[in-house]
Amino acid sequence: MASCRPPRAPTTTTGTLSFSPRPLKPLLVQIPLCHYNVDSETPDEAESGGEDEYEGCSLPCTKKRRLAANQVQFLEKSFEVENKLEPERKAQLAKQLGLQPRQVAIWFQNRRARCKTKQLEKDYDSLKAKFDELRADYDSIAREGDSLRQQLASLKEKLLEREREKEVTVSAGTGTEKSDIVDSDSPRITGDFWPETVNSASHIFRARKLLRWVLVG
DNA sequence: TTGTGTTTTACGACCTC
DNA sequence: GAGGTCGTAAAACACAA
Repeated sequence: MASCRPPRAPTTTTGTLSFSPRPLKPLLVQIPLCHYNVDSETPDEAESGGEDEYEGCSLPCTKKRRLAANQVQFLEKSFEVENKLEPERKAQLAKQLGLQPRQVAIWFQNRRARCKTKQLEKDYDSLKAKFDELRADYDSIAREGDSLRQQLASLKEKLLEREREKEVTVSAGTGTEKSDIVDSDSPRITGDFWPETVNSASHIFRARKLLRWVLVG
């Protein structure tokens, strides 16, 4: 099939012109890991044709080779058992799979990273769901607060009207003081009874009490 | 076929124990 | 110092146009 192409651009494996944001240490000319596989008959090679793919390649080959499905499956099972890799286990896996121990280590590193990303996505979804739920509750309470505020304003108006009427009647008759007229059980309406910015449960409770008092008498 | 987005492999830099 | 994470390059792959 394809012969080994030269690298598209200076890469981290070949050198100092890397686009890495951090300055790189002087690099050695490294033999990429794909060459480690060439001499060993891994399942990967058995499926893809092995060395044939690299015929005619005289440059250090930077071509990456995906692990075979059965290799990945084996590594996945091993990862499920334990996602960290002790040296003995690394060596054993490498031997069983016909890979370099470093390839196994890198596979585990990348697998942990993928696992972490997945977990973060899950956590995000769950937090977002909770947030949406709380916001819906908040909106509902805010709406109820608005409605109660409106009711309160109109009741306040009615109450004051009623008091004015009584005051007129009483002062025309017995001359009783205004303060004697108000029921001692009546909720006290003060200036900050229902501040515009507050939607607390206690205010809702007080509004309901006032409502009851006005309706029941 | 080709352009484009995603996944996988591999590495360097840095951190922690 | 060994082995971890993090960020990234680049190959491999998937897929629509």
